[in-house]
Amino acid sequence: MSQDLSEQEIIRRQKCEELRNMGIDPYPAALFEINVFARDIRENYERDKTSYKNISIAGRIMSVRDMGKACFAVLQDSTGRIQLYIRRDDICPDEDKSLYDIVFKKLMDLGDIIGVKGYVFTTKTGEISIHVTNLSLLSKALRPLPVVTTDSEGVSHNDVTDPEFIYRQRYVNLIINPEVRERFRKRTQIVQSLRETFNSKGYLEVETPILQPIPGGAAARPFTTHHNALDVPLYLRIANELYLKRLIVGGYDGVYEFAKDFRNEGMDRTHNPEFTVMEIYVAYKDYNWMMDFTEEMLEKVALDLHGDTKVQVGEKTIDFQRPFKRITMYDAIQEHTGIDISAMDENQLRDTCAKLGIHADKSMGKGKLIDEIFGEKCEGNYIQPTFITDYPLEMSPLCKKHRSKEGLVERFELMVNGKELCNAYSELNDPVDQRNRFEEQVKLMERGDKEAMYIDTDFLRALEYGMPPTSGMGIGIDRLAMIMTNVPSIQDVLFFPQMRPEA
RNA sequence: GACUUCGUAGCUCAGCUGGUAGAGCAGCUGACUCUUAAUCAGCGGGUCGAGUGUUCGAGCCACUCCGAGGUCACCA
Repeated sequence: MSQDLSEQEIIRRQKCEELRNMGIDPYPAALFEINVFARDIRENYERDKTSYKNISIAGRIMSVRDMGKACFAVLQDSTGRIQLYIRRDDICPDEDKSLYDIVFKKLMDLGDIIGVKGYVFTTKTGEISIHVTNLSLLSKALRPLPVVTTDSEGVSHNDVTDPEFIYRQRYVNLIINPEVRERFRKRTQIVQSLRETFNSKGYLEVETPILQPIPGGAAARPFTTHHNALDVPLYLRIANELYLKRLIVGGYDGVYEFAKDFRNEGMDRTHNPEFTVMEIYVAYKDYNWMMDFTEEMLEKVALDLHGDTKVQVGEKTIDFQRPFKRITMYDAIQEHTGIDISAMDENQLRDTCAKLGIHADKSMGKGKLIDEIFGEKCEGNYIQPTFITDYPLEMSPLCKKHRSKEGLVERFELMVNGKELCNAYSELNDPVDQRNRFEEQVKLMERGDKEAMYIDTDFLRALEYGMPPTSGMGIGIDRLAMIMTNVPSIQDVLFFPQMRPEA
């Protein structure tokens, strides 16, 4: 239980005790009535001064400039920062000056949460401020906050830059970096924008199991767990695709889910073990329709967030204005390698990989080899939103065969900034074909492919009752948020990215 | 998993060819009733990520471990 406390932490604990001795609860239970926010004052005071004569506001003390018998302090609430002017004779009009001299000046610290009442005015130097007439402590901070200051040139000093600090103690990062609070607000706006698109078309937001007996719908290594009462193994879902399609069988025209998925694989700048995917399935549609829908959806996200279809991502400007470029996978490969692979068999593909210097091992089938070529030679080139269409059948076991092109399926992926953002199919609804495809997966698994899919017989049973022609699409919400907020790491769009436990 | 960089006060950082740690901000004491990186005077604060070794002597050199970032590989 023993804790090594720093000098500053010990002092703050002592201050807490002194407050209690004075009859002041450092953590009072009663609510504090708020009637205004910092942003409201800053934006509206100048043109409506009469409305700010009797305000009540609460927040965290971020800095104090002590002038003796008066102080300037900066208060931060959820909307921003506002300066306080605290004069001793105003908060202590009587003989007893202890509220100012002792409680405020001695016992309060940066980071404490306080409530103040007063009126708004503009200082001689032109800063909109709150002249405080009443001040109370709402919560005492026992740890010192990193003090980030910004000088007259707008350069910030002592900013916390250690990524470990930022990710492990996100709460501190959020307190001292308003732009980070804003980034996560944008992430929520993205989700809201998508929801608006789906709801406006009448599609139904649903929830499907996270604990699944068969981890289906994608090729990935799952987390495993165990249910004690049932005494069965369960898996954390790697996708929700097969459950959403069951709901289409059940008669809904459109269903979607924002799903946390889990994959027990490596971590890097674009992969976290748990991540968010939105999947949507719409009956009586095909993948061509879904491309149009995806364009509409993403253009709206960009407009809702930035008021513009153009989004700055690192050095690049990405334009989400409809329509996006569309190119088949074979054409993409021809464009970037000069090689036409459309008629090649597995051996010819293997030779082509060797010629291009692409690693190809024996477990790879024809589809996997084509995917390797695309991934190595093409993918990174598609910065502007581009639909890559018509994938090889072997690597798309849940996707319908192409209506006219032999050996291909009706699938597209949307590439943005050189990476996959969306993945969509004309969904396979032929139960016999689906059973065959699952059996192909079993063969791949026997050949050594660790990510081959499991057979889900209940899903096949559902298809046997009949699923309308359906198109489905999945989009990585974390990656979308990375693009839309212009950050390079998935950790920057997750409040609490996965970390090794602290020692 | 491989390679690589990093870990020093609450925060940001310095610390020479190895000689037992320093600054700014924050903190503490004091001055100042319109300041804004407020200012001025003074004072305290460290298991140098952990451990082992080399050395008369290690923040610094070597090795092991822990944590983080980056690159690559693997994977969607």
